[in-house]
Amino acid sequence: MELSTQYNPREAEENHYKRWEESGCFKPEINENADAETYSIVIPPPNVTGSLHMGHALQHTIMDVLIRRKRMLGFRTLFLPGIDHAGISTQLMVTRQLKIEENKTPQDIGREAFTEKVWEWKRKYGGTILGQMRREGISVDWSRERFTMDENLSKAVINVFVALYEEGQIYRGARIVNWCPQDKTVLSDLEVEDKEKKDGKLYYLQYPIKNSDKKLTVATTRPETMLGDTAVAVNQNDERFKNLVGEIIELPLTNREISIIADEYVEMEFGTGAVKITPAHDPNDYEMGQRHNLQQINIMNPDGTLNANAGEDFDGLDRYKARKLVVEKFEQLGLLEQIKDHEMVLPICERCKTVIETLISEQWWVKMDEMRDAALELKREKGYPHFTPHNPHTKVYTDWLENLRDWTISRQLWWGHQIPAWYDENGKVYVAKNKQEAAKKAGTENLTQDEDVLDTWFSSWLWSFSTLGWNGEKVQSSRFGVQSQAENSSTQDSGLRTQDLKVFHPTDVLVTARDIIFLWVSRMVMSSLKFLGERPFDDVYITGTVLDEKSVRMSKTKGNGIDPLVVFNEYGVDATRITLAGSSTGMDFAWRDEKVESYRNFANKIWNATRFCLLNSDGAKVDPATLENPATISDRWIISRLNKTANDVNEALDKYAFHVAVDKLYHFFWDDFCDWYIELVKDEITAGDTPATTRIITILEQSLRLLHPFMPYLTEELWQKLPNTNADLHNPAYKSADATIMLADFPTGDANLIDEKAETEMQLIFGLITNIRNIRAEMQIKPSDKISVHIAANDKTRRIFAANEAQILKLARANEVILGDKLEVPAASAKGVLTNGAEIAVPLEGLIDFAKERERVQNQINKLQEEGERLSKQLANKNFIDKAPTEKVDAVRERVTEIELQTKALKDNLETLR
RNA sequence: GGGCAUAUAUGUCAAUUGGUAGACAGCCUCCCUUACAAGGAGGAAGUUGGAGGUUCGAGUCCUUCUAUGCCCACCA
Repeated sequence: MELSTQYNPREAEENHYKRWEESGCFKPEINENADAETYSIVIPPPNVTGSLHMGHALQHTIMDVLIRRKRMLGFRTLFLPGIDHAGISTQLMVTRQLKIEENKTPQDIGREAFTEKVWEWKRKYGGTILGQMRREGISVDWSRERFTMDENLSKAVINVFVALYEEGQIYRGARIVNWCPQDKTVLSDLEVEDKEKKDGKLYYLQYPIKNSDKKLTVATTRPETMLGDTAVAVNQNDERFKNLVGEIIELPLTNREISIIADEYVEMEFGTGAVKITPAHDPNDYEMGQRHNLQQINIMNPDGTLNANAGEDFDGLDRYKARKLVVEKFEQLGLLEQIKDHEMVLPICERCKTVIETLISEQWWVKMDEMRDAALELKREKGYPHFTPHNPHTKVYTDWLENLRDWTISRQLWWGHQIPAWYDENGKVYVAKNKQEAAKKAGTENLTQDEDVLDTWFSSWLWSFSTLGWNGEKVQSSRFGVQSQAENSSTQDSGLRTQDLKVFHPTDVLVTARDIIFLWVSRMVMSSLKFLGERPFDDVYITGTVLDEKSVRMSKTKGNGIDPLVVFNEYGVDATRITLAGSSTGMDFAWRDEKVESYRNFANKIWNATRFCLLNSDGAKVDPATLENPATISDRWIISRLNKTANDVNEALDKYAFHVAVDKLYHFFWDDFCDWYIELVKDEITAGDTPATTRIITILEQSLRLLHPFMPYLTEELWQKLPNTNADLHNPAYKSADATIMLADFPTGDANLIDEKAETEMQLIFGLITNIRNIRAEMQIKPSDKISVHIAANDKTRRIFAANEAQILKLARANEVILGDKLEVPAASAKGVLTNGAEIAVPLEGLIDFAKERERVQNQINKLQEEGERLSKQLANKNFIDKAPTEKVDAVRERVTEIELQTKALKDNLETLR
């Protein structure tokens, strides 16, 4: 079979995904073993608005590596894909599109027409990201794909809402909230970001005191809110203002009088030490208002303009225009004391980046106390979920839970799950699964449904089980420790889906980025405990963030994002995947093209190693049995290395140490297999020695299996080309499936095939060859010039070298190896010494530059002596001998002996070079 | 204002429970040797951010300083 000399990723990528999918390899049902252990991951659903970014590629790769290995190990695996309706983002996108295309607002076309437009949008763009996921090669079960607004998932949302309401966990109430004037909706604390404003101003306004010509100056960053002031506060310990407490202020620009109150919240050092209090538009002022029973005056419309409460001059005016006008009027009145520069932090909407208003608004809330306690208890008592990396995520998670407050779940949007609450003519609320039931409760059909929808996360937090068929029809809320509802749920739903819940929940691991630990991870834990009485996942793997080349966070606004699709096209999906996995230590890491380039080269190396094996494969076939009976020391060595690598890879993946797994595979394949093993057995292979070719192809095939979770396309492409790769190589769970490396048994490393003796002996041979190559390079001996190699060594070493003479001759480019117990060579020889004291010499007959050779030998002596001195010093230290473990002391002694032997030999050599 | 993390070769990053620092890329020398020049062989390069401490032994543990980054928080 002829392969091109270069690997073409595109070809392999096009060849396999469809076949894998169509043959059912991605589905758990492919597993024929009824008793197989399960392993499941639900994908964090990307936003329907999004397109794939490097963070997705990283997370998806990690998940797919985990899933593919477990599948090959014979687990019944489920990797479930889906997308999120992403309420605010999506509504924002469609609103923008509507503006551009038809110059209309959502209100212009109405709720029904608008949501239909969003569905259209979803159908059109939702597919894009799914296509991108296919390109990544992730082995998700597309037959179980979910969308947060699917019928069954929506049922779950409604039923959960109703259940929590009936339990008194959900309530409606007016409180101070974050309000986005652009999106005209309330936002939870987690949907608000900070933005630094360096050119902020602090305005000093003078408030006249009644029956006095005195004025009290307050400092504010938001002068316009003074129109809603209902008090001025000072600190009770502030000598400057002590006697003003209780005085009345005539609030300028209004006809209102407000009083001066005392509150310890006021910091004397800041501003003037007197604070204007606007309970309806500032969270702190709100709290103070509660304490002092202050009036709340709402001066703001939902769109950020001021309302009639602000007074005639300001009614309908934009908040920034109002600010300007307030300042102007204060100036006219001679009450503007000064304006200072003031760096500050503004709260902005996470989605549209508009500056948030705080105002009082009636919203739906979920009490979090009980659910929070259950989540904390689960962590404390059972250790779930287990975070990797443990630091800092464990503490961040528990700290956040401990300070959790009630969750605002209503949103003034149209895109999402509409709140299942109806109002009668008197405004009395009825919460029910549908209008019919609400009508039953209300005793009237004359009901209007709440206009609002639920926070996107109110559906996402059910994701681990709503995707597996749970719809809450028979919701039975419970606390941690109570028997799982899943156990007896077979009657509530039909078919596979409920089965899925039983079989696959709790899932095994959640892989995600750290920015949604609060928004999503913690809430999933709480909802799963609440409604299933069990955890949603055992482990949480938090990936690092992919930064750009300059170690700066990628962002749309900065435009420094690296598009994974571009990288796929340039370097191939497999190279990208293994680069990401190899960089995944849990820390943030900078993207480097050089890195993916080197893994692109690695892919090419694998391709060419296979190409070499296939060029000489006549009559050979993949046959794992040949690994049981290695013939030569080099065979025993490579098989030992293979098994060690397999063992290390499994161990690393069990610990989510992806970079370790990649590193082991890379060096095993490139260094051990290609650079040494292929070279050692090359003659036999090219001579068509069938046992040798069978052996090398089998080792290659095992290597491809180990690499497969990281590089699925390349390994499948090559595996299919190997002779005799068939379903017999599959894990026993997949006996009747079509032959694919996806289902091959994943090597775990056989301890019986790990051969330390062979490894030590091969190290000796490699040391010899390297030493000779070093002499050749430094003495500038042409590659075409053959040399003779003299070796003085003990019996054992001589036997090893004698047994591998052919390989030594070839790899050292020598025409003879002369073994003895003493060197007998002319003075004009280049010399070296191996770690065990064996001496080598290469006669150079007049070619030698004595000065240069002396320098070379002296350098070696220097290095050894440096190390020797350090170690001798250690041995001279009585404390070291007494306190260090004996193995350690022995190891140092051994090394010192080695060094002495080597140094002595080198010094003797030096003598002969005079 | 609190909390956390990071600082290692020119660059990007590794280094299990403390045992004397590695990889990749780059750089230097040689080689188009019949798998691969996206390759092969050899080589140079680090007082592990600074200063103390614990220990026989510290990149690793403790204290402190410096720099950077992230998260949380209601400072007008």
